Amino acid sequence: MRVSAKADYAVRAAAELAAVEDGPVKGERLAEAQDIPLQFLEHILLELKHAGIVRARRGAKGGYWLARPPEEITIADVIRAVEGPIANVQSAPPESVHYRGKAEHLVEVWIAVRANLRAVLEHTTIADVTSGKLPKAVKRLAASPDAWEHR
Amino acid sequence: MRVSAKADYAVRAAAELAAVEDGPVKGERLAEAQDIPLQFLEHILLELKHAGIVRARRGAKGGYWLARPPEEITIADVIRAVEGPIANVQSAPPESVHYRGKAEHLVEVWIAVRANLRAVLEHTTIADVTSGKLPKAVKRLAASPDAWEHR
DNA sequence: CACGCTCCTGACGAAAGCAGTCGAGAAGGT
DNA sequence: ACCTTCTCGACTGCTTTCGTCAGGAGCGTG
Repeated sequence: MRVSAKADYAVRAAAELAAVEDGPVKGERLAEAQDIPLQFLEHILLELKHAGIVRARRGAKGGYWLARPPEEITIADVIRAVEGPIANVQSAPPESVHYRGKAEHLVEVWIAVRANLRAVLEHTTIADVTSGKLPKAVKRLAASPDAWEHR
Repeated sequence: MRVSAKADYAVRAAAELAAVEDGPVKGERLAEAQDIPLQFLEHILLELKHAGIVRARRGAKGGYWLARPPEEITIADVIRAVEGPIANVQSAPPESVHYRGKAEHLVEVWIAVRANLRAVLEHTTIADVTSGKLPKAVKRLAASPDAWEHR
């Protein structure tokens, strides 16, 4: 139930990339813009590249850019690229766990949790983040004052 | 974004406790019913006790029981008792992180994620799990076939 | 009151994951 | 040639996870 530094960095880097329309952006510039350790960031960008989210060129004038338009890249895509599956129970996907006794219906709860996570992460795109124009459902969730309370 | 073994065990033990109306239940019996390592389970039950969710008595005829009616204990209560806050980004609560540059609106996304997690976990009670009568909203989420798909 | 039962608690430990750092190399531009 | 920038594996130190172990403290019964 936590967002790792890696996932956080990955989304932030992607958001920064989405804001640049022309040409490749150096890793160093991304690192500075988002205050991320450069060498760690390059590992992350490499994973994003392997997942086909980012492309890169080396050498002078090299750098990174998004492989697809940012409206077609969801936050879920980015997180899955660097972290794998979004919701696990005990390192296994929820639909594969088997409960006995009085806990049988717990599996439905975990499935519902995952569905609600996906509802936000698969419908918010990188373009939404950079522009601040989040999907209506997400805006509504974030607008409620007690969503901001700690507990 | 994952449910730890500890949290899973805690909820399952609570569900098992909710099904017993009379008298204390031994840790050993809970461990067997849910196939949880006994000594690990006792640590967990101790934490649940400290959180005021469970009560216990030692000695012959001793055991554990729920401190409140299971309809008044939510899954969120149990998870918080053993794991602390439910949703963090980089070990800090989402409302306290500060983003710069093009990632500014990301904080609203994390808040929305947490709100949607809470929507399930704070409205499903231990009694709901043991009876299988989950809240309508949760049932609806779990009913969709593609909520069960892996991705 | 002694004894057995059961919970209570802290200490310990192996393994994995997290958050980076380092250094060498490969590809690209000029 | 030469500098720039990405590529990639290895390594490190720290924390978390998932337990086990041993001893003690409280409770009930004969």
